[in-house]
Amino acid sequence: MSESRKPFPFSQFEPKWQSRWDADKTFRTPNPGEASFDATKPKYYVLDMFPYPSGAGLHVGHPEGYTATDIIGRYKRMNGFNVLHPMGYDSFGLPAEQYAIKTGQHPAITTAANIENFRRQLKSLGFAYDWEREIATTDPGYVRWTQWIFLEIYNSYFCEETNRARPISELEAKGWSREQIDAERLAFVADTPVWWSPDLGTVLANEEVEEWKSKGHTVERRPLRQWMLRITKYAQRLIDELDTLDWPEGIKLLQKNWIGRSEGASVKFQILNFNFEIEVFTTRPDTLFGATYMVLAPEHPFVPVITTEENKTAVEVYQKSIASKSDLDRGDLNKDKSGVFTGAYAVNPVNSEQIPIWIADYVMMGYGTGAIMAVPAHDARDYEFAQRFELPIRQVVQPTNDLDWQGYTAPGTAINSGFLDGMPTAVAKKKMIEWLVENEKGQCKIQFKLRDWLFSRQRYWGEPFPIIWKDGQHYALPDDQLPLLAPPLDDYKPSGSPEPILSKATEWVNLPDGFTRETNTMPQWAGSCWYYLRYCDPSNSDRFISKDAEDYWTSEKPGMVDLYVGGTEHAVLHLLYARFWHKVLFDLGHVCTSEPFQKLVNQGLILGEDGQKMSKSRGNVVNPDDVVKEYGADSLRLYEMFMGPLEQVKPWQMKGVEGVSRFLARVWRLAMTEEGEVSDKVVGETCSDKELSRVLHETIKKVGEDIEKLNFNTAISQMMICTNAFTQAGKVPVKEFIQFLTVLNPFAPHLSEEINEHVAKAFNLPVASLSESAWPAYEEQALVRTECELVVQVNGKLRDRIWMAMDASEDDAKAKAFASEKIKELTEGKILRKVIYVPGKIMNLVVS
RNA sequence: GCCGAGGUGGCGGAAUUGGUAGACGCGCCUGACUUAGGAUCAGGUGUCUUUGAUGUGCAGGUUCGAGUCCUGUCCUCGGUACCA
Repeated sequence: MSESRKPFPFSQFEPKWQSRWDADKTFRTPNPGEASFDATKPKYYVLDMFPYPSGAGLHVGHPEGYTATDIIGRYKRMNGFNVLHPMGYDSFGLPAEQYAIKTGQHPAITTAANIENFRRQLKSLGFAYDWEREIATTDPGYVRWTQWIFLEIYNSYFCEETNRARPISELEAKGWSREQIDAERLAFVADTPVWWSPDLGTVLANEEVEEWKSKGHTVERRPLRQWMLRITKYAQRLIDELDTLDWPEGIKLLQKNWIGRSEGASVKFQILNFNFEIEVFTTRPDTLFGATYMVLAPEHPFVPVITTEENKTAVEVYQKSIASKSDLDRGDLNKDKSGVFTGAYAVNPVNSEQIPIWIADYVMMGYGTGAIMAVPAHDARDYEFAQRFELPIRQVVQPTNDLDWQGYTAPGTAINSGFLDGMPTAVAKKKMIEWLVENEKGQCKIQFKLRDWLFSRQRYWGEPFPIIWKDGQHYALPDDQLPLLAPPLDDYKPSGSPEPILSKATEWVNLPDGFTRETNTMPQWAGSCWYYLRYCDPSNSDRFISKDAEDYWTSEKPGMVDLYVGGTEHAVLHLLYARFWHKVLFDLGHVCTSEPFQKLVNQGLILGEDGQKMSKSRGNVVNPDDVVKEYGADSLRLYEMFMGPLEQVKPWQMKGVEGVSRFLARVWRLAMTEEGEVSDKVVGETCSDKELSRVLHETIKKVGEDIEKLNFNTAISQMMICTNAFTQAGKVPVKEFIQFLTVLNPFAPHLSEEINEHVAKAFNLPVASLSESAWPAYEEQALVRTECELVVQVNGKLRDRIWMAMDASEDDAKAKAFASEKIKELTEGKILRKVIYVPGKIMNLVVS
C-alpha cells in the first residue's frame, strides 16, 4: 500500500507519540519514597509473562496478552490507580546457547541483539510500560539476586512442626552435625538417575525430555550427582493454597493433578527366607485380602537380593531391556504387560499367604515405594497382568450393582476379607488401616506424584551456582562475592561427557586453599521464579526488593500481582516453581504474601489463517512487524482484541485486520479532512441529539465494564456502534467526541491522542494528553429510555412488535397488543389462558 | 482410557437472572460517486417449498417461553498417560 493510499496517517503519528511517551516518561511509575509518588493512590500490578528473546522476534501471540494488559493498565491509570506494568526478558536458556554454537557468536552478544529487537518491536506497539523497570534475567545485577535467593533456599530447611521453611542456623544452634543438616537443606545434592542428553551436553527435567527428543536430540538415563530443590515439602501447601487464588479452574486442576495427592496406606510384607520386609503403597488397603502377588519396579534395590539362582538370568535380561526406555516409552510401547518372576515370595500380613514376587515395568521406581501389592480382581493393570501370566484372581469387593466383579475397581462391599466382610469400601479402608497399625504392619500414608525439582544443568548460558567445594563438602559463596558470573569461554560445545561445561575453565574453577567452584548452572526457570518481585524495585543493589517497595506493591489478598496474563503452557512449570520460591521467601519473612499471582488469565493460542498452529514449516506465521507496517500499531492492537474472547483459541484473518483498520479510519474521518485539518463537522456547541448522547453514554458504561471483565471484543463492537452513531448524526459535538476518544484511548492510544491534539487545538481547549486524563463518568440520565419496542408473542411465538412507554402497565400493554390486527386475528375466538408481561421486553399471550 | 474446554450463518464471533437468536466485523449482493475502484458512501444478506414455516451438534425432558436449565448421546480441540 503506497503512502497516499493509507486511510489515515498512522505511519507519521504513531512514531511521534511513541517518542513523546519515551521522552516525557509518560508511563513512569513512581515508587514509595520518590517525590512524584502519591501515597493516596491505590496500587494495581498487572503483569505479562515476559518473553524469551529468541532470534525470530515477537510473533502475533505475544501482543495478544500484552495488549490486553496494556488496556487494563491504561484504564486503571485513568481510574486513579498507581499502575505497575513492567516488561523484561527471560534471557538465559538453552536455545540461545544452541544458536551461539551454530553461529560462533557468544550468547551474550546474540542475546543482547535479540533483546534490542524485542524492545524495538514492543515500543512500536505503543505499550505503556515503565521502561525504567526493564530487566533481563542475564543482567549481572539480576543474577546477583537470583543467586542470593538460591542461597536463602540452600540455607533453609523445612520444619515439619510449623509446616514452614526455617533458617538452617536453627539446626546449627541445636548442635546438629553437618551431615544431618545437609540432609535437610531445601537445596541439596543427590545422586539420582536423570535424563542426560550427550549432544545437548546437559541433563533435562522430566518435563523437558519430550520436547528436545522431538527436535532430534538423544536422551539417556544416567545416575548423576545433581542439585535438587525440595519442592515436595510444599506439596500440600501448593495444593491447599490454590483455593485462595482467582485462577481458571482448569489450571488449578492441572496443578493439583500434577502434584497428585493420594491417600492410602503403606503395608509391610515379610519376605520369605529373608529377615526384612518390603513396603508397598496402596490406595486400597481394603483389598489386602485380594493381594495374590507382589510386583517390584525392575530397578528396585531388593531385586538382586531376593532373585533366586534359576530366575537370575531372566531377571537381568529383563532389567536391561527396561533400562534404555524412558518413562514415556514404558507407558506408550507397553500396551501389553510384561514382567518376570523373581522366584521369591512375600507373606501377606493379613492372611499369611505366600504370594509370588514379580518384577514388571508397569511399576515405577519413582513413585511410592517402587513396589505394589497386586489385587488383580479390582485393579485394571493388575488384572491385565494376572491374565497374561495366569496368576490367581480373587474377588474381595462386591459391586454395588450387578456388574461383573472381575476388574471392578469402584467402591463396593468387602467380601472374602475376614474381619472386613460386609463393610462398604470407605469403612473397610479405615478398618484395615487400624488393623495394620495395631499389628505394626503398616500405617496411613499420603503419597504425592510430585518429585523434587532437578535444579542443575551442565550448560553455559545460565546462572552459576554460588557454591564452592572442598573435600567433598559444599559451602555457600559469601554474599560479597555475588554476582558470580560465568567465565568467558571460547568453546561451549557439548563434549559428550556429563561434566559441566564450566569445568573447562580451570582458572575459574580452582580457588586457593583447595577450594573449587561448583560448575553446574541453574535452569532457565530460576530467573522467571522471582522477576515479578524485582520489577517492584529493579535497581536496588542492597536487597532483591526493598521492604517499602514490597510493602506498597503487595496486596491484602494472598497473591501479590493483581493480574497475570500469559499462555497455558506454563501451568505446571513456571507457575508451580514461582509459587514454590515465593512460599520459601514468605516463610523466611522476605515477602508478606504467600502467593505470587492473585488472578491468572490464560490467553488463547492464535492459529494461522489455515486454522493450524503457526509454524515456519507450514508457512502460516504472521509477523507483527509486517502488520504494523501495513495497517499500523493501533490496528494490530485492536484486531488482536477484536478477534474473540481473550482466552479462546482463534485463527488469524488478515481481512479482519482490514476491518478494524477501516473502523479507525472512520473515526479519523469523523474529525479530520483528507488534508489533515480538523473537519467542519466537528462543532463546539453542546450536543442536542438525545439518541447520540444515549449511545455515547452507553458506550462509556459498557466499555468500562467490559474492560473490567476482560471482554475486549464486545467493548470494541460497542465503540464501532458509537462511531456509526456519530457518523449518522452528521455533526460531531466536540465535548462528546473527546469523551469517546478517551474511551478509545486504551485500545488505540496513538490515533486517539493524535485526533485529540488536533481537535483541542482547533477549539482552543487545553491540550491535555488522553493518557493523563480521567476515565469519563457516564450520565445515568442520558441512558434513560422512555419508550421501547415491546415484543408480543402468542403461545411463545413472536407475532408483532408494539411501541410502548417503558413503564406501561400490563393493562395498557395488553390493550395495545389486542389493538394490533395481527394479534386480533390469531386470538379471535380463543380463550386467553395466561398473560406474561415483562415490561420493556416481552408480552406473551397464551391462548387455546 | 482419564481430565479440561468447546460445538450458534459462507467466516471470526454477540446474546444480564431462561424473555426479539445471529449484535459488531469479515465476505457476498444491489445502488451512488467515479476515467478507474481492491477507496468511500447508502441499502440488503440464517435456511426453505416465503401470506408462512423452520433454525444454536443430535435425541428427549422441564417451562407460557430454552443457545441458556435437566437427562442421554455424538463430534472437535487442548492436556495427560500404567502414579498403585
